[in-house]
Amino acid sequence: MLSYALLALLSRRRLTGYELTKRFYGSVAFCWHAHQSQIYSELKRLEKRGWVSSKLETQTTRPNKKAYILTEPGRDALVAWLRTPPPEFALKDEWLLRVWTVELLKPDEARDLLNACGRFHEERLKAYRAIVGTLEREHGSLDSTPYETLVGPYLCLQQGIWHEEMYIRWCRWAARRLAARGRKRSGRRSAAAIDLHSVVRRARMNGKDV
Amino acid sequence: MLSYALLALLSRRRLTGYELTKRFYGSVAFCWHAHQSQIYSELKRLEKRGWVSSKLETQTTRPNKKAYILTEPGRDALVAWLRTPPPEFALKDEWLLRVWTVELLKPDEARDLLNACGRFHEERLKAYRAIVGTLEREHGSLDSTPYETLVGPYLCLQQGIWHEEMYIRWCRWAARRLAARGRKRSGRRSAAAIDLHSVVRRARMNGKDV
DNA sequence: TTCGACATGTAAATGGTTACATGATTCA
DNA sequence: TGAATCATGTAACCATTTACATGTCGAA
Repeated sequence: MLSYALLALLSRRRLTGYELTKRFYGSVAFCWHAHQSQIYSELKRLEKRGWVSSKLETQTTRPNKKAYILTEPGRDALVAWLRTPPPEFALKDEWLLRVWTVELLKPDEARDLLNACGRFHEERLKAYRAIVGTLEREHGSLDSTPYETLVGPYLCLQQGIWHEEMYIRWCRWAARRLAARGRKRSGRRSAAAIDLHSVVRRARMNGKDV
Repeated sequence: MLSYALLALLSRRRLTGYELTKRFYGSVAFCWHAHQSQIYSELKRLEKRGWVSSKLETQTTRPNKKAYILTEPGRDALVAWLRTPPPEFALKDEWLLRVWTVELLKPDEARDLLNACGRFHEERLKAYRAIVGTLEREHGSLDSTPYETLVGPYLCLQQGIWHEEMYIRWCRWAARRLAARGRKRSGRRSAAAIDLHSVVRRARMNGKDV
């Protein structure tokens, strides 16, 4: 999958592994995360497959570098991939996974978890907004003048912003809900552990296509 | 990571691998995805570490089964994990990654991509809502009476719903934006490829902490 | 009699993470 | 003088995916 993220970056311009890595973290990484070491090895694989080609540039004052460009087969592969919708959706969110079991924490620990989660997403929101801000200052409002080469990143940026805004709202809402539960809890305990799966199964049988 | 999702499920009740797998897909999988085969091998690893223990139940009319329970060290490990915030956030969204390069598609293909994405998230929204609906029908409004053992899943479910609602809105918005761009495009082309990374770097230098 | 649910796995391959290695240059 | 930037990688390990394997029972 990472390969397509790299092809996407290379579809814009010729890049060395180093430049590509930097760009990656400032843009596509918001859609698809990867580590630096993986980028280099992935580039080699792509070159073997003939999807990119490289040219070594010897430098005297700096370490030598390899500039990669997208080949025609590479571009074809990228477009073919774009045309096939993802086979499934593998959501993985460590914050959410923790919240799923939040009942095992003491009330104040639970609150800390949600606050930390909120702060994390506020940081991300700030990052997204800073990028959009700089883009708009330099190219005018992207809202009114959609630049050819920036539509994709711009749309994704907007998704990121909406996502973070929603996430922050959710963290606050969840923290309030937990606090309310903390206040009510004394004395009352639900009779038995509720069987979430049986609920899901019944929902499915009700024709709700769970 | 999957290990903690399994521990979380086992913290609620004793389960066989088969039951656990089914439950997994109806609940925690919305926070952390995994395949069936991984669940079985992960269970074995957990047992080796002493975080779960199993008891074989021989059956005559059905295949034998192994029931797993959470051990004390297992519960400790789970709670310890809950208390440590995730080290980083590795977002991976194949739909978004495609949209990032949407400019390589023809306008109608781009529209199809966003529509497919929207439909996908509508399906997920339906699934979330069906679960919440059944839960509320059986246990009363979760909004007003927060059940001890269901807080976590309920909060996550709500996040899922907000997420899908936001995503659907975004798909529609993005499709409209692309359509507008399609209409304007004739004749005008942005002068040069815009260097997203340099924008990010400048944003960072402006003290925006990108 | 065929299909789906029950019930458990293995094996190979790929993808991804963590940690390490090197060494010059530029700027504060 | 020390930290950050430039520039490339390797190796070992762990997590995850894909594909396959096996066999019974009950319901339509």
